[in-house]
Amino acid sequence: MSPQFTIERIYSELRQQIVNRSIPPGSKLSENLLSRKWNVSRTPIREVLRRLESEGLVTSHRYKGVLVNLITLEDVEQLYPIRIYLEGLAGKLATPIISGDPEKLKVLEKFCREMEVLSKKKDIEGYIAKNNEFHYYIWHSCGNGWLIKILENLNSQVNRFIVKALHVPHRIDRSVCEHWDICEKLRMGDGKKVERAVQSNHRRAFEDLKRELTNRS
Amino acid sequence: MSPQFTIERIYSELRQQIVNRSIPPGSKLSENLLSRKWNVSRTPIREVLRRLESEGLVTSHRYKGVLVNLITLEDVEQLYPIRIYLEGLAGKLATPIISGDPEKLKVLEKFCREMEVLSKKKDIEGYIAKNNEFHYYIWHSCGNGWLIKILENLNSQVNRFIVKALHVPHRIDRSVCEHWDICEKLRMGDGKKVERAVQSNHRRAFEDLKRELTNRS
DNA sequence: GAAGTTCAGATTGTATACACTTCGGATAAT
DNA sequence: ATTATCCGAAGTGTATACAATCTGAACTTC
Repeated sequence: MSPQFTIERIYSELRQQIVNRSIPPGSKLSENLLSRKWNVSRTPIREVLRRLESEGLVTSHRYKGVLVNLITLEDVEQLYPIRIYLEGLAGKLATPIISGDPEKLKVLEKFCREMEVLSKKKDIEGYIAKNNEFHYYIWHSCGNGWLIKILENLNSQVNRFIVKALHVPHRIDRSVCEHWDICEKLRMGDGKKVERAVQSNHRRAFEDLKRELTNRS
Repeated sequence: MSPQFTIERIYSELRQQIVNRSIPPGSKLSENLLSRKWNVSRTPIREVLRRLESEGLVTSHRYKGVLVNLITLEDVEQLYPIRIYLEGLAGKLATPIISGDPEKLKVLEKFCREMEVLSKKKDIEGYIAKNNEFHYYIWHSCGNGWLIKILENLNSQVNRFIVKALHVPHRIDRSVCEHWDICEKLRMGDGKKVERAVQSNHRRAFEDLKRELTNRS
C-alpha cells in the first residue's frame, strides 16, 4: 500500500477542510473517527493534529480531545493589521522582481481582466477566488520564504472567517480598480507606491467588511 | 509519576536548547536517544519533534531522522525586514496602552537604566538579555496575541543566529540612546513616532551586525 | 424530586511491537 | 585492488496494547 505519502495527504486535506469551513469552527476532531476514516492508526493522526495545533488551527485539551478553533471578529481585527503591513512589505519586495519581468506583469493583468469579467457577471465566489490568486501571485514573487509562510498562515485564518456571501457588490467594483492600480504601480517599479496601494486595498476591504457586519447585526 | 506534564517540559527545554544553540544547527536528533534521555517512549518525542518542525526549527527527512535547521545570514536578511515592520506595528499598538499606564513606563525606564549600567560594565551578554526583555515587554503590551506569537517565532530564529560576542561595544552606546528615545516617544503617546523609533533601532542593529560580519570575513 | 456518588464506556496519553527503509561493512567476483 | 552485491544492524513509520482520565447515566441519599 501507499506507505507514508498518506500522512501528508491527510494533513493537507484536513487542513483545507478546516480552512474552508467544511469542518466548521468548534467541531470536535476524534482520533478514532479520523483514523477509521483514513484507514490508518491513531499514531499518524495524532501527529497531524499536533501540526495543526502548532499552526493555531485547532486546540487540544488534555484527555478531552481536539477542537477546531473558533475565529471571531476580534481575531480578524487583530489579524488584519498584521496582514496589511506584511502584504505591503511583500508588495514592495516583489516590485523589482515583477517590474523587471514582463511575463509576470502579463499574468497579473490577466488576473485583473478576469476579475473584471467576474465582477460584471456578479460571480462573487469566483471573484474572491481570483482575487486570492492575484495576491498569492504577488507574495510568491517577493523572494522571501519566511514572509510567504507567514502570509499563508494569516490568509488561512482570515479565510476561515470570511463569509463569502458577505462581500458587497459595490465593494467589488472598487476592488477591481484597486487591483488595476496595483498593477500600474508595479509596472512603474515604484516599490513604495506598490506598498501603499496593496495596503489601502486591504484596508478598504476590511473596513467594508466591518461596516457590513455591524449593519447586519 | 508525573504523567504528561513532562511532554510540555520536553518541548520547551528542547526548544530552548535549539534556540540558544546548546544544540547547534545541523545536529541530528535521534528519537531513541531523546526518549532514553527523558525516560519516555518514542511516541511523545515524535510529537514534540513534529511541533518543532512546524515552527521551522527542525526538518524531518523520511527514514533518515530529524536535523536542526541551519540558519544563515541569508535567512536573517529575510527575517529582519519582517521583524522591523512587525515590531514597529507592535510599538504603535502598544503606545496607547503603555502611555496610559505610568507603571508600565516605569518598568521600561528601569530596563533602560539597567542597560546603561550593563553597557558601562561592558557586560555584553547581560546587555543583550536586558535588551530582549525591553522589547519583549513592549510586544506583550501591544494587545494583539497573533502579533505576539509571530514576533516570538521570529525572535527565536534570529537569536539562533546572533553570535553573542559579535556585538560591538560602540553599538551598545548608541543602542542605549535609542532605547531612551523609544521610552520618550512612548511617554508622549505618539504611536507613529514610537513605530519609527522601534524600526530604526532594529534597522541600525541589523546594519551594524551585517557590517561587522562582512568586515570579519 | 434534587443533589451528590459511583461505575462503566469512551477517549486520550503512553509504551511496546512490528514493518519498512537506509546505510555501511563484509564477502565475492572481476 | 576495485567494484559489485548482499546482508544485517540501526533507525524511522505505523499499528496495537495498555494506562490514565473524562463523561454521563444509573443509583443512592436526603
